[in-house]
Amino acid sequence: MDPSALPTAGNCFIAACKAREVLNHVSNRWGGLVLGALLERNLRYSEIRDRVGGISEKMLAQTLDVLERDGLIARTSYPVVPPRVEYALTESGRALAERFIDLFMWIGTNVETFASAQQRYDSQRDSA
Amino acid sequence: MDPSALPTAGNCFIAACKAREVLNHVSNRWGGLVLGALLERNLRYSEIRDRVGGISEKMLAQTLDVLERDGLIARTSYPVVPPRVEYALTESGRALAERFIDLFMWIGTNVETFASAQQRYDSQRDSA
DNA sequence: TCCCAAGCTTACTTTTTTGTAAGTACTTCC
DNA sequence: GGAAGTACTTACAAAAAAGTAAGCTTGGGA
Repeated sequence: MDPSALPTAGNCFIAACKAREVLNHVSNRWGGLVLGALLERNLRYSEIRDRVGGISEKMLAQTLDVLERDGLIARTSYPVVPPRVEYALTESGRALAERFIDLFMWIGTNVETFASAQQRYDSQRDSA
Repeated sequence: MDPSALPTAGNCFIAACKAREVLNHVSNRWGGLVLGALLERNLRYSEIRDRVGGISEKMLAQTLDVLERDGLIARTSYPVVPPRVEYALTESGRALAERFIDLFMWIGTNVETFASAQQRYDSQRDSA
């Protein structure tokens, strides 16, 4: 329960460690969403692109590369034309995807709280 | 369990919605770490800065502003000199901080998996 | 008077991320 | 031959994020 109890390489609060590196691969604009999209089932590149709103082909390809390198997803290419590639979560990837979906659900369920908090903050700032 | 079952504003997979906005405030380089740092107890600015390795004063101040605006943290300023300011998680903030610490712990505990996956990926790429 | 403390802010620079658009490969079909 | 399909890649540009360093505030103490 306390990240600082982990060895140096595993402590996300320390900048120069592998855990921080991996954290930054998933806890960013696209990483978590791509992982989350794959939780339901294996998907093709275009299917991921369509599910993750706003992601460009460039960012999707880049994100998939990074996630594959970390061992979070597995890429299967079929020898057919047109090209057919499938992406699947690995065990590690599934564990992280579950956590991200839980995070998305929590944020999504409480979105009104955020909206009203922002309004309160903005109006208080305006009057100061 | 399925984010697409949420109303539009609450579905993180849709780009133009409040949930995505809030997600991007926490699931980024510094947001989750700052939230996670505050889970143990209320902290002053300098204490957060010291716990979150690698964060600059500029990025810490900026991140705290964003998190406060979203209603995830509360700032208490004391009328003393030198200035004394404390930051605390709100209820929402705590719910998110718990999820981030869980994520950090998972990543930290399995850091060897990532390291070896990366080696495998890199050596396979070199031989291709 | 000067220095110190903590919590920022500000101006400018650098780095990173993201966007845009075109291109590639290769088979199949018209 | 051209068009279509899919999964990227590439080159360049723009935007965003982050870094760096100096500065400000104000009371208290030497």
